[in-house]
Order: sequence, then C-alpha cells, then structure tokens
Amino acid sequence: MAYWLMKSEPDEFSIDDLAAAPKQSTPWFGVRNYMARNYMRDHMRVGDGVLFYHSSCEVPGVYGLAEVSSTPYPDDSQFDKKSPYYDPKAKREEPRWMLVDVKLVKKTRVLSLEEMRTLPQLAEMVTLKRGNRLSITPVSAAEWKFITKHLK
DNA sequence: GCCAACGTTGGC
DNA sequence: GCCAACGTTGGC
Repeated sequence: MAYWLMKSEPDEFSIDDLAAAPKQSTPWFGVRNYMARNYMRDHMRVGDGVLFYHSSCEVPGVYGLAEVSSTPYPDDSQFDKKSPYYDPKAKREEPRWMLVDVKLVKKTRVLSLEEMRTLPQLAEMVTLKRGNRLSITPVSAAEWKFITKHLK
C-alpha cells in the first residue's frame, strides 16, 4: 500500500466534480510528464491512498481523500485530435501516456498549502520541496497517517 | 500578471 | 551527449 498526492486545477476538475462523477470515479487523464506517468503506470496499485489537491487556485491545498481504483491503461486523450492533451507522437499500438482511475473516498476540510508549510510533520513532503512542480508525488506512510488524523 | 524553477526539445 | 532556448507549472 502506497500513498500519493495528485494535483488538479479546480477550474479543470475539482473535488466536487469527482463527487458528482459516475461512481465518484474518474480517469486521471492529461498527465504529460514522464515521472508522473511512471508513478501511475509502474507504481500505483488499486487501493492506494490519494490526497486530492487543488492547485492554481485561490486556496491551494488538500481538499479530500481518494483512492486508486483501477490498474493502469492508456489515456484516451492522447489519441484525440480535438483534445488539448493530444499527442501526435502517440500511437494506439504504442500508447505513450498511461493513467489510472481515481475514486473519491471523502471530502475533508481544506488543508491549505499555507497550513501544510507550518506543520513540522510535513516538512519533508515531496510536494512541498522547493521547486517541485510534479502533479503526482509520493506521500510517506507517516505523512499519510498524520494528515488523515489531522483532518479528522 | 510575474517569475522562479524545472522539464523538454533540438541543433550541433 | 551537451546545453541553450523555450515552454510549463504553480505560488504569489
């Protein structure tokens, strides 16, 4: 069992969009970074814990808990010429971008980035490291435990 | 809107 | 394989 933080811009897809989705689940499409892709393709397992994070918004931070709800499969948007995520170099026979489904566990109170930065228990979080921009980052078991407890 | 930091691209 | 130029992310 592993844990992850996954960023989404709420203007694009928010925690409420996830709550309103069929089965409260969504394919995590649009990731176009190899390291983030590799986390989904090679390391995520069904049931892994996910911190659902809003970025590029008024109050960036964790807005809820989710979980990985599928094994990896090709991101369809890479083949869709009308999608902003279209990748002309991707082929059906050789997909370049893989994703997993993410399912809502529960909305929580907001754990803002500002608050996260004040918590010594979270000082080593990958996503808080200077210069980190990755949309998917690993979360340690200790960090996960602390955050889920802290949000109760 | 700014800009620091980083990833990717492509010429050599 | 290097690395400058460029594009993107994301907090502020």
